[in-house]
Amino acid sequence: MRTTRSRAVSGDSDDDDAPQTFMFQGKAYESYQEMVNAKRQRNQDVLASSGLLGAKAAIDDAVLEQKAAKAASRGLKRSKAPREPLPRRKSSRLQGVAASGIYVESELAAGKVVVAGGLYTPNDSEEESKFFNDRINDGSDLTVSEAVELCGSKWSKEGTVEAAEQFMKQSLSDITKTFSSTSSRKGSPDSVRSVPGKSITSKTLQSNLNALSLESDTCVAKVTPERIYSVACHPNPNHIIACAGDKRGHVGIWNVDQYGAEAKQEDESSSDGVHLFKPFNGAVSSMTWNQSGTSLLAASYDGSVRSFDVEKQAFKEVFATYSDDDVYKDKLGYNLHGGYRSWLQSLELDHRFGSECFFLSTSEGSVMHVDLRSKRKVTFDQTLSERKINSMSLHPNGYTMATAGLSTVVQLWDIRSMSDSKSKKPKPLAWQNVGKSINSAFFSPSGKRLLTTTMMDHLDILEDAHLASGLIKTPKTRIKHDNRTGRWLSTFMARWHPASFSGEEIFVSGSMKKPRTIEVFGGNGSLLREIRGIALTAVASRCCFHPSAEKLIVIGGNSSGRLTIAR
DNA sequence: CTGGTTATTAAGGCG
DNA sequence: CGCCTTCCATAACCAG
Repeated sequence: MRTTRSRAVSGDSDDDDAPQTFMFQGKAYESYQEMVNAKRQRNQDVLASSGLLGAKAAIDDAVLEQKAAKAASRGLKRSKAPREPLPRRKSSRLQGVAASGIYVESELAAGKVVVAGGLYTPNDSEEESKFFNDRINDGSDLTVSEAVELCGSKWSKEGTVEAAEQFMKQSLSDITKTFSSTSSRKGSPDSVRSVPGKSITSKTLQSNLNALSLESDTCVAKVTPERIYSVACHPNPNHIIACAGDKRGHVGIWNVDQYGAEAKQEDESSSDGVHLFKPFNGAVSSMTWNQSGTSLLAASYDGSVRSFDVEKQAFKEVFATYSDDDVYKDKLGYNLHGGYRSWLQSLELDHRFGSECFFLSTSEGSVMHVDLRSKRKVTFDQTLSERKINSMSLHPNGYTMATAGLSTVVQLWDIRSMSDSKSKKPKPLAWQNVGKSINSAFFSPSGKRLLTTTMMDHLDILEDAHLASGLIKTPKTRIKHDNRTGRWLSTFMARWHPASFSGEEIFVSGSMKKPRTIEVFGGNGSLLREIRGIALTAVASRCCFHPSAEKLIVIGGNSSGRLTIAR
C-alpha cells in the first residue's frame, strides 16, 4: 500500500544541506516559493498595467448577464431516505468512504485496481470481489430487474423495477418491432452508412438546423447518476429513445416522448420516462444500437462488452477480457486481459456484418476484432500503438481503418493485413502527426472525409485519407476549436450524422462556448448552427444525431448525467 | 528517456 | 452564495 506523498509542498524539503537561492530578474530568493511569488506578482502587474483585466472583467460581466440557469430537475431523482437500506458490509471502501489522499490503493493479485471511493458496488452479496476484474457478475446474463437493482436504492423508489420492466418489455419491444418490420430487408447485413436522409435535402438542411430548439425544460433530463461517457439513439425514426452510459457503469435509457399506456403507468412511479440500469462496474466507454434497433451494444472500462437484446430482455456479456487463468479457458476473451492498466476504450461496429462483429480498442494501444457469428472468435488482436487508442473507424470500403489516440498520430491501416492475430505486426498505410493527443477520428458516411478532434484545439477534416500513403500533411480544412475540456468533463469527439442530405454531410460537436452551445458543422468545415437555449446549462461533451428521424434531432450528454435533446 | 509529480478544467452538491 | 469534491485526462514539467 502506498500513501500519497506530501513531499515538497514548498520545494524545500530534503535538500536543507545545500543552501540554495533562486534567481528571478536579477534578484535572489531564499526559497523557490518566494521566487514563484515574485514571478506571479510581476505577471499580475504586467496584466494590470495592460488594461486587459478591465477588458476581461467587462467580457465576464457580459457573459454573466445571461444568468446561468439551474440544472433541470427532470429525470432521475436521488431518494433521500432509502426505503430499504441495503445491508452494508464492513469494508469502508464499500460504504463509499474515501480513504483520503490515497489514490491507487493497491494492485491486487488478480490484477485489480482499487480506486479509493471509486469502485464501490451497491450489490450486497458477500462475493462481489470474486468476479473477474470486479465486474458486475461472472459474465452470465443480467435480467432487466437485476440490472435495475444493481443501481442501488439511492436511485430507485416504489415501482422503479416494474416501470423499467414494463418499458423494456412492452414499449421498447413495440418500438423495435414496428421499426424493424417496416425497415428494409431482413437478413442482409445492415450498413449504418446506407441510411439515406429521406426528407431532408441540401436545400432544407439549413432550415432544419435553424429549427432546432433548446428552449423548453422538457428537453433535458438526468439519465445517469454520473458523468456521461457515451450516448446513443435508437434508430426508430418515430421515437426518441436516448441512451447514455456513465462513469460508474450505469446505462440510462430515456423514452423522451412517453406514450400510451406507459405514460399513464409512469405518472406515479417513474421519472419522466427515464430508466436506469447498471450492467457494468466501470465507465461505459462506447454505446451503439445496431441498425435494426434490436440490440444495444456497450463496452466498458471493466473490460466487458454487453448487448441488451430487446427480444431476450437481458444484458448479455458477448465478450470480455479475461486473464490466462484456466478457470476462464472457455471464455471468448481468455488470456486477453492486459493487466490493471488495461481497459476497453472504444467499440465500433464492423458495418460489414451488422452487429455481429465489432472492433474494440484498448488503453494499451491494441485493436481487436470480435466475430459473434456462428463460431464466436476474436479474429485478431493487434497492438497498433504504444499508447491508448481513443477511437477507430472503418471506411465504407470495408478495409481501411483509422485509429487515433494518445500516440498523437492518426494512422490508417488495411485490416486485410490483420486477418488473424498471427499475421506480423502491421504497418500503417498513412499517418498524420498531430502533435498532441487525438480524441477521435471518424470517417464520414461517404468515406470521403476523415474528421479528427484533437488536443491541438482543432477539428481537422482530411480529404480522401483512405487513398493517402505515407505522411499526410496539414489538412486543407482546419477548424480552430477549444477542446480543453479539462479533467472533469468527457473529451469532445465530433461525430458525423450517419446519413448525408443530397450529398451534404454534417457533424456535431460539444463546445466550451458560453453561453453553453452545441455546434453543427458542414463537411466543408463551415459552422452551420450554434444550438443554445435555456435548457443547455452545462457543456455537452458527447453528442450524436438521431440516425433516422424525419427531422434533425441532436442529443448531447453532460458531466452530471443529463441528456439534452435539441429538436 | 522514464517516472513521477502537479496544474488545469466545470459543475453539482452541500453547508 | 461560496466552498468542496470530483480523481482511469492530458500536458508540462523536473529529477535522475
